[in-house]
Amino acid sequence: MYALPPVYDFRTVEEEVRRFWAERGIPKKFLELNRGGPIFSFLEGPPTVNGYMHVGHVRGRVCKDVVLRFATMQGFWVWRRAGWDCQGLPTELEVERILGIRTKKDVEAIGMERFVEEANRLVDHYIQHWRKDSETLGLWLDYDTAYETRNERYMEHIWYLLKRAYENGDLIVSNKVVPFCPRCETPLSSHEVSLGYEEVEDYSLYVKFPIESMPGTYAVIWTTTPWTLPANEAVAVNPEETYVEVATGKGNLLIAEKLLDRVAAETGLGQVSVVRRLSGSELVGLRYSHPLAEEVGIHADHAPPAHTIVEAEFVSMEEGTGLVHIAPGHGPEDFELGKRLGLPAPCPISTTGVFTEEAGAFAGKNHREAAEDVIAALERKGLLLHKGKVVHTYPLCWRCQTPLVYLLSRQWFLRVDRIKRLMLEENSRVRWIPAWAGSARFREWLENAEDWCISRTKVWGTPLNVWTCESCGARRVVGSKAEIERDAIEKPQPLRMHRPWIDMVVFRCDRCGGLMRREPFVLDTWLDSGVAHFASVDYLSNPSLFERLFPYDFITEAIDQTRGWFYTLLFTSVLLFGKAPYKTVLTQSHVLDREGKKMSKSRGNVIWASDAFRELGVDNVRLYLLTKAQVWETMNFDPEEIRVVRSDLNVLWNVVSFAKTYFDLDRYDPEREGYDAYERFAEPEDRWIVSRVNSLIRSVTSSLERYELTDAVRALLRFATEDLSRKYIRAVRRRFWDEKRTPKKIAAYAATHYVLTRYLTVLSVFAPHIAEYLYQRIRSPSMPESVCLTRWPKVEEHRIDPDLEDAMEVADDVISSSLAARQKAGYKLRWPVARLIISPKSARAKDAVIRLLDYIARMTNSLRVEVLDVGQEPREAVKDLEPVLRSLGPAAGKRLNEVISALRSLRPMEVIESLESEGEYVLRLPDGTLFTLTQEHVQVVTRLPEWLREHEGRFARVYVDLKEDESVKALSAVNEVIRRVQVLRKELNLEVTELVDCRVYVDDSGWVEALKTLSEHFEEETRSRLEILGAPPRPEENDAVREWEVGGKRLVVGLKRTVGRGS
RNA sequence: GGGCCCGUAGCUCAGCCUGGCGGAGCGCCCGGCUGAUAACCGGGAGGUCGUGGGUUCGAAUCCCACCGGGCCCA
Repeated sequence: MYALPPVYDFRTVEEEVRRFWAERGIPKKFLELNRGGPIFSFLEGPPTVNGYMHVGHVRGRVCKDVVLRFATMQGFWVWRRAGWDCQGLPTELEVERILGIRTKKDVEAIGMERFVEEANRLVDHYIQHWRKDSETLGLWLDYDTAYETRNERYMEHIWYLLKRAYENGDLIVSNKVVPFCPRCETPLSSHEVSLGYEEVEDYSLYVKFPIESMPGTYAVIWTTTPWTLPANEAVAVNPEETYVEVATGKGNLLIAEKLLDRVAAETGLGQVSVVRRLSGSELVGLRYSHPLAEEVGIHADHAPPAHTIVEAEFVSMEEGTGLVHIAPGHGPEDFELGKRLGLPAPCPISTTGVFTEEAGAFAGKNHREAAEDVIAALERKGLLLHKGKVVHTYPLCWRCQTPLVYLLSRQWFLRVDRIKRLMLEENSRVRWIPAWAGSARFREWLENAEDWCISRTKVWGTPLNVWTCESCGARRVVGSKAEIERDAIEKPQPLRMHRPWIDMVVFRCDRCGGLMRREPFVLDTWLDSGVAHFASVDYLSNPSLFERLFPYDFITEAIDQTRGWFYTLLFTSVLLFGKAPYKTVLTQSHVLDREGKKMSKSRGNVIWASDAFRELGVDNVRLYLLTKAQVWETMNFDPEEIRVVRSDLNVLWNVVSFAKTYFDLDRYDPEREGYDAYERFAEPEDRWIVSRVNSLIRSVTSSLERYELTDAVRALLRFATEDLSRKYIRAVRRRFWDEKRTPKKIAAYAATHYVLTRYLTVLSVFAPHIAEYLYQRIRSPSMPESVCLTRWPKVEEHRIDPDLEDAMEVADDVISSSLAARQKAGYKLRWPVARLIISPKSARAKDAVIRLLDYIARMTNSLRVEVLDVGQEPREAVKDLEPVLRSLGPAAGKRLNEVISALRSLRPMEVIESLESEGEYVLRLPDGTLFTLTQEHVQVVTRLPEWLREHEGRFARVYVDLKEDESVKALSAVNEVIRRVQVLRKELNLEVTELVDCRVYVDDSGWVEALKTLSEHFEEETRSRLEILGAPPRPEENDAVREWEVGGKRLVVGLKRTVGRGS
């Protein structure tokens, strides 16, 4: 038979449960549940498989698991195909590390074939780890049919999408300023750029731009990148700010007022005098002569708005002069501004960082070296106001430390303007949790969305499916691999869709007969995962499956996917189907380390999932991640705090262990002795816990339906510790101990079994391992073989009794108060009190107390319970008066002491009654004078006799009567002996049911009498035959003998096993 | 600079939507229990509800401004 180990050890539990699941094939059966029933469709956000799973990932995967288990148990056929995001920069970088590649040329040398092969191998490796960790976690997705973004069939869906987009005019080629490493000759993604910021020293240049209409006046700009000046096309000001024209020895200068002092100090202008103040908008439109007009010929052709002052709200007063040099070919912001204003956007620097012919006098030189020439030219013309140095952060190539250069280049985009409105509309129909993630955050992102740049200059990715004719520029967007097989005039054998093979495919141009070659880009990986809604189910072959799943009921990822997956899914879905691809989105926030710092490999503070599972326990980690904070709030992961949930689970463990022990002892049969059959024997606490568990199921169900996972788990754990363990088990313990198989005892078993089966079912959604383990211990043959295969429990409304639940709350309050009153008097719980007096504070409280009178008596160890009327005091309470010196003192003056003693000599009730009816009472003092006492001079207090202790609770005031009559004394004495016998039994490791002989010696005749009178009670409690001795029992005649000093009495107890009795 | 989130006991968090006695767990202190025992139970101390203003009979809660932390965007 199963026996429960004494403490909850997650290692053995989880190992055993995993083995059980594997042997019985439970996960497979679970995935098959409800096939053919109503569908709940989930779309897995594919983890990027370029590293291992850490606890941050675990949080998201636990959310997925909880929702999917819940849906399954509710009877849905759940669609939950796993998926893996296989391509992308991080993988490419790791391949480069493995192969020792540093530049683009190295890739060519080693061969792209080799490169891609290595990438595939890496992806295989990580997928294997992710699957293993996910399974250990208990996240049962359909891994066998998992979608992978590197699969050709998957990539064909992207091609299909882009072909459609191209036909509709949504796929366009356009220019964009991107960061380049001139040494590696490659553009860098924003992610790569953020890797490489460093503090560097650069020139700090102040340059004068002569204003044409105001000879002798100059706009002053500040720059640290002189190599961008040849491409200058405008100077921007902030229209809201104030500018000044100041007269200096170097001409009249235009500078922002707020920055004047700083600029004057840095450039050594000395004294300056303000000629006039102008608003930024007044400057707009002024033409200037390009400071390098003579050196850079192209500027001769540039007409306004080129070479004028323009306005831009991004001009800040934080640094520089408040006038910003604009080079549309070298800055993303500049380019956007230029596009809006219609500025030319020359980019006279090549991808190797060398000035081109367009740069005129500077052509042929590296842009950094040519900077000196630029400075020299400005100096010669008197346009350099100041040349200094500055240390600032600037992006370097993370590979080779070369400073980056921003260059205009040709990229492919998906247009957003046509679908933006529909995306916003569709978004408003999506249910976001929490709501602000969608209504505020995501909406804001959508409103500001710009065309999506999807082209990347990389190797390991989905290739862009656009072929361009070398001769006439005609384009062909290919929709499938089959199209290549059919139409290409050159293609490798076998044909593979990845680079480099795809680059070998050539078409003949329909229009001119020329050769069409592929645009050499791969695609942004966000497009890979962003088509999962239809690519993951192979829409192209199986549209009917797609129709059944789409739009998906549920997705969940971290909040950073607002601009990532949440966006790209919506984008492609609206583009293709005009509809949001998901109905409900649960957003999570990030998991940080104990101190609230981001987990990162370089900091060394990452907690890997597999380590956490092994060292902290899967269920513990799951519950911890769910309970500590709402999932959409960031949480700090502190392994120390795990013990809180572990201790909660241990309490549950003890409950089941306790129940299991007695179920086995009595061969309890839940099939025949269920709660239905025994409800009529149930005590109030049984009905209460049954009501409570139904209320719990109702609230957990509702929380889960609202995706408030944290609330659900908190309520669940609270029930186990508060309701089930602290209240219920404590209340029924004595019934469980009953030797006889009474209906009342079986009713308690039935209630416990009823509660546990339901509770464990609900728990299995959150902590499947321990739930399964405990479920197996109390499972009866007609129950499903695994807790994971059970149905979500139905709330049995007729068993919810809100009045009883309320009444129990009152009873608990009374019990606590009585314990507190005992404590004040140092009166132990094992000593019964003669009388418990309850003065309820309300009629409801009174009803409650009366309803649960017997329960209260049992739990407080009271021989009798008296319930008073609302607000009534016990008859032993005596009213008295206390002088209030603060008011009485000033009124009585010197006579104070006499007034007080006069007051004391009176019957308090007489004075109180007079004060109540007359509002005053006249005192006659010894010297014959009178003193008029009013209500504010005295305070009415209640005095209790010594033996009556009170405590005020929320619902009632409670008094315990500590007068020890004979029966109380006797019971107290016997209970003291019983307790010590139990200690001895335990030391002898006796079975709970084993009978013993018990020899007791005590040198107090009162105790001896008590033992004789209560011998039956004693024998029942201790499972023994009592023998009272006139002398201490001798060790040689007993299995154990112990001596105590109890309340001044000498007590010696001996125990002897009874051979052949008990078992 | 803009958007969003957070700020409540030493720590971790409820309460806020819908205004009405400021809460829980952990930790700490004191005590109890001993047939769930590597458990369990009771009591206690501990608060400028980030700050300031407003609305209101009444504000942790609603409104405004500010401060601090975080995420995203620029």
